[in-house]
Amino acid sequence: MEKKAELIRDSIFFADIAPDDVTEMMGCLGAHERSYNRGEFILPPGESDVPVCIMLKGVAYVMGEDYWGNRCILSRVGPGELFGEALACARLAKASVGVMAVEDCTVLHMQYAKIAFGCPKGCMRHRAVLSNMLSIFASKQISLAKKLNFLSKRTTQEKLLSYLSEEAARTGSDSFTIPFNRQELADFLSVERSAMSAEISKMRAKGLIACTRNHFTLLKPTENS
Amino acid sequence: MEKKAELIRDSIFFADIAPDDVTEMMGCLGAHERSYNRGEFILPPGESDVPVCIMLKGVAYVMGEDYWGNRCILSRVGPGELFGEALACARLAKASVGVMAVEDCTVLHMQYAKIAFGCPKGCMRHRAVLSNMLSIFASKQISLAKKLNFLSKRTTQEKLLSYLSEEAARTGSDSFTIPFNRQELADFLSVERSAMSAEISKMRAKGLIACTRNHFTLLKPTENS
DNA sequence: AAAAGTCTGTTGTATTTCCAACAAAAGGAA
DNA sequence: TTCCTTTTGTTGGAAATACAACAGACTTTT
Repeated sequence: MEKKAELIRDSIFFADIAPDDVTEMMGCLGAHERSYNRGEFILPPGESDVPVCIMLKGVAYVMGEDYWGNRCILSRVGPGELFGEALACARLAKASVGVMAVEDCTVLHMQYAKIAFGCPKGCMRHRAVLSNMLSIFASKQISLAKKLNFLSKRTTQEKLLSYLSEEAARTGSDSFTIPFNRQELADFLSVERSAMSAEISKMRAKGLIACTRNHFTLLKPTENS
Repeated sequence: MEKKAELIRDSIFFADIAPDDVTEMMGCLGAHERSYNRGEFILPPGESDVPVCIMLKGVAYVMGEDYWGNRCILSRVGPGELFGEALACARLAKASVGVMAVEDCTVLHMQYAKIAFGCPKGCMRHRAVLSNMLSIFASKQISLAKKLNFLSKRTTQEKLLSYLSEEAARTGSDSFTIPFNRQELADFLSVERSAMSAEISKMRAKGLIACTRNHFTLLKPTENS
């Protein structure tokens, strides 16, 4: 499959590594492909010795399960994305988190130990992979912290403002287009869609923001209290 | 200062490294101490080339600042803890996050580049540090994901239940003591203390949980719908 | 152009949370 | 013990949110 090889080469995990070297490293990292049917656990909860994975085909959800058996979706994993790193690395006795295929999936497995400790010669490629893994961890941590910041706000309006503010900072402009429609934005901020819509209207009326569909503009409150 | 040396040696960042080796590595990692007065920024927002830091004395807050200048506390850093790794590693153009001393602080600075790419001989100590750093990232990511899971619940009761459930899983028992008093728990879950107290009473009345002060027991709903 | 479907905004009601104020309970110190 | 402080539980009114139902705007398809 040509697409899979491309996905692997282009994944952030193998950034700064020549395509030929990537192929060569597969054995060195204990890499192998596996397929999963829809609904099957790719990483069942509570397992030890979890592999580090790159999704090659399909979509999966990272799911948590609580004491009463209620499940919830923690995040979504799409093609090209790395997952399982944290579980593999932290080696928790019992992680109540699993990864379940929501479509038929193909996954590249790699052994964490071989990533972290492999290649005793300390070759440059291994060092690049480690460095890439650190970057991936860092950016995931930052986006989690940002989302936490939004969700820790009490009111819908505060959640919206902090999200929009962050988006403005990220794009470097007071005027920007967000990658969500209303329903998705509401899900992302863990609020009710219609209530959020109403809140957006209020903010517009107050002169805090301007918006049409997915395009928002932040307004400094100069003309208004 | 003997305490500082101990803190450094015992920090997770230097786990599995002999105390003498730690001392020897200081130069290799570009390490140096700096002191900060209360209220001063240890890591000002929006800087590039951020150092990786270990707090040696004092307490600091990781703070975010939004478009309108509203500040908020993202997390707390105490003695022995690592901070700045994510910022150093991700090299964001403009991170709207800074770290501010809330007491007089002493901080050990280290250069990220020397941690990630240093020591061309690929010595074991460097590899141990990298591995430790991955572990720290992983456990931070997992605890952030868990908190996100709590906060994404809509009602106070659901937030409580998911937190208590997680705590039961972590301790491996249905009966456990939490490390928060009511006010701290409320802050952690981003809800109002008195409302949460009332909610705990309701859950107790419904037979979902039993609790006295900080000690909680989860009850399977066998006797009750 | 008409029809069907999706997305967005509005509104009213029921529920929940927030807030403030107070009461009860649990330590700590004199 | 008594007094004082801290923590926790309770309550009622104000505010915010969830929920459902619907109308208008925009897209896509036929």
